[in-house]
Amino acid sequence: MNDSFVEALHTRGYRMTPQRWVILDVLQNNHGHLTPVEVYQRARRLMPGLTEPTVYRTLTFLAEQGLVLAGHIGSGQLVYEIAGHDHHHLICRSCGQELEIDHAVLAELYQIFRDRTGYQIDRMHITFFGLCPECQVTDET
Amino acid sequence: MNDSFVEALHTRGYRMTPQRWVILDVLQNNHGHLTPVEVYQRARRLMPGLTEPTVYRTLTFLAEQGLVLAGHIGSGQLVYEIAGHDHHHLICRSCGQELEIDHAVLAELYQIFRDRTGYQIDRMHITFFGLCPECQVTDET
DNA sequence: TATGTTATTGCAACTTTTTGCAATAAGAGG
DNA sequence: CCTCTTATTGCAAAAAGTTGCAATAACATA
Repeated sequence: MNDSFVEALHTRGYRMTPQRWVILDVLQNNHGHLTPVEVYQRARRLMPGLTEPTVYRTLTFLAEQGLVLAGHIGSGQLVYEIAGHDHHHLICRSCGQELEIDHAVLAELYQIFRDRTGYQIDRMHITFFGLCPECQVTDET
Repeated sequence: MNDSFVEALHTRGYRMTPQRWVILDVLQNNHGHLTPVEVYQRARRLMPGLTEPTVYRTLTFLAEQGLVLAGHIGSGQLVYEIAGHDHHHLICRSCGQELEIDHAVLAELYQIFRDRTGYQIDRMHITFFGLCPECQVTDET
């Protein structure tokens, strides 16, 4: 399973390493997204010698290669998850509840961008912030 | 000029302080967005005693209050700008070139979110990452 | 299977950002 | 104008994230 990871790297001249395996493993065995610190803590249990700089660099690298997705959950912190289905997030600013939005919903928007500006949007998934139905009633921020 | 800031805070039970004035002033006298460190450096010239924690807390606070906009420019770093016209950003992943997108383009999308999920999107402006026309030709990342 | 190239890691130091708490001061009310 | 409440700041320490560089190890090639 997942020779595809090795292949994806090799065809671009990069190498597979135990560190990368462990980090990919952590992300695969997790639903939802993890912060770098969370990845570090979990990966470290599987590989005690692992260091923070390696985790940060690996996550950035894997995101560039498209093997993992980087995203924002507010407050400037990046979170990561294994790249699988294309989706985006809708997060309630008040209660924190999250919803996945299938990429198809944004496809049309991306086409508009393309037509108007020539920009081709890709890769990083987007997080939208707002108020969920419940919090719209409760919270009047 | 800008008693509106004072009023916006007072009506919600918050206070205007010299620190907040200075930070708002820095953001107003700048085109485009600034990182917290940039805000700190500039604001400090106007108010030498100002400290980093205050800058970070003030920026977060002002963004929550809607007086400034927080946004991402990739790499997990938050940047800030004074809240004026509603817009979003389109950034080229390759050359870094930026484009403003008027909010009207996203209004329809927001309505779709509203219809499908009940979520009301608001506040934080969105940054989309992609490749600009030139880099689509040059760069094959 | 051994060898050479160079991508990748770990270490150490540094920058950026966050947090708890006591001291301060904004501004409402008398 | 003074007083009181409490929002806000500064300080100190910690946590999170980054960078330069020498040592290591993946893996292509022979």
